Amino acid sequence: MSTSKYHHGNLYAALIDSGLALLRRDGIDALSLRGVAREAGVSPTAPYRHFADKEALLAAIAATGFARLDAALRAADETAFGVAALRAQGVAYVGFAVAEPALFRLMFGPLISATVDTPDPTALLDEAQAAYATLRRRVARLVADSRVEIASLAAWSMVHGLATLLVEGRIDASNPVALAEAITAQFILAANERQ
Amino acid sequence: MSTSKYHHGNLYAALIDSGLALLRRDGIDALSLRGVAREAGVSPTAPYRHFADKEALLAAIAATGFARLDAALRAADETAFGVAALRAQGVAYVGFAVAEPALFRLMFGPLISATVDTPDPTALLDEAQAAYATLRRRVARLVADSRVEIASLAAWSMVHGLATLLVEGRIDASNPVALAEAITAQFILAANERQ
DNA sequence: TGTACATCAGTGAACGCGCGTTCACTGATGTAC
DNA sequence: TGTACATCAGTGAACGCGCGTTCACTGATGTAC
Repeated sequence: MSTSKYHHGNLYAALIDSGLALLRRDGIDALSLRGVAREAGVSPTAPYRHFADKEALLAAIAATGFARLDAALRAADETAFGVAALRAQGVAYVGFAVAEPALFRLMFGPLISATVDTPDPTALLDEAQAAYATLRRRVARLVADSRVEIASLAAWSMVHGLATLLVEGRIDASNPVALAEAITAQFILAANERQ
Repeated sequence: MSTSKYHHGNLYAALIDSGLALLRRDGIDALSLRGVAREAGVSPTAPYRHFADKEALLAAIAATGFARLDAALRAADETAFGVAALRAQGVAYVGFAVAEPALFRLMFGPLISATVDTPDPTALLDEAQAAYATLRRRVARLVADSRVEIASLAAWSMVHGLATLLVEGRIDASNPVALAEAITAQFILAANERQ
């Protein structure tokens, strides 16, 4: 809690927090490097002490988002058993997207995908992959080994599609969570229909 | 086929075609009003003779995309019967997205969603709603009336999620169409599991 | 068939904007002795 | 314990960029008589 201007102390974390606040308040179009610096009360070039460039800053913000998403999935998973736990994860996924639409857009939008071939490709992907792993772990307890990957991708696709359509305003739902519950009921795990 | 510079003749259509070409070649970030004019070989302000502003131009391009998507869904639907026709539509949906990733992004991205409260809100929405109606019509033949809406939204969510994840590079598939076929098999229409 | 003129669809210069990034700098911190 | 100095984390002016949009304009078209 120093009052000096120089040596902010934890500007790295403060910039990420400012980015999250900016996303919440003004949406993804407002998420510029200069804007984040402004929000943090710091000069436009200060972020360069902590991030190589704009992309690295956005990637760090997105990584935080993925960590939160993973936490939400884990918490949801513990509220139920078996298939119900999977559905709870799905509902939590949609709930996260609706609660933080701009952050969700950042996480899955083109601003971040380019990050794949960055000098440090693990930073973002670790968090994102952890969230997927949480979903996959649940599916693995419900389905034969050979079908885990497809079933996981299918479950992810369904909730991600619903989340995206809600966030982009293509589906207008008064109660998104109830809709998520109804829609995940349309998902079948085992191919126990002729196959 | 006049050679005069003035009075292009069908600049309206030419601008839309240029927009589609630009999307294909350079992606969605290159889709500026100036860029589209440049691509059409016309001055940066010429589009204003045909479109109120940038948003109206992009909306017209997206509307073309929705018309093409609808055509693809209709064609796919005719290749099979019953549930197989629904799955064919789903595979076609994903195929469209993968074939025209930038156009797909435009159609479902934030650049267009703002168009909802435009002076002429029907132009874009008509095409988009027609595509959804094509899906819904198939579902209506497979499911009780009371479940049509939810089942349609669920089917749409699943293929839209898969399409989005593929287009944004979050799922890396060597054969996206085969993946779409495998994933749509995880969709259950009637709630014939306890409910 | 020929002319006058209104209309229409283009041009091109100019504007202000916020952006990402560079550069040389300066004030604060902390370590060696 | 006190001082010298290297290091580090900030500043702020400046750059070039492409953008959307405005404005007054001009060349081509087509219609009235």
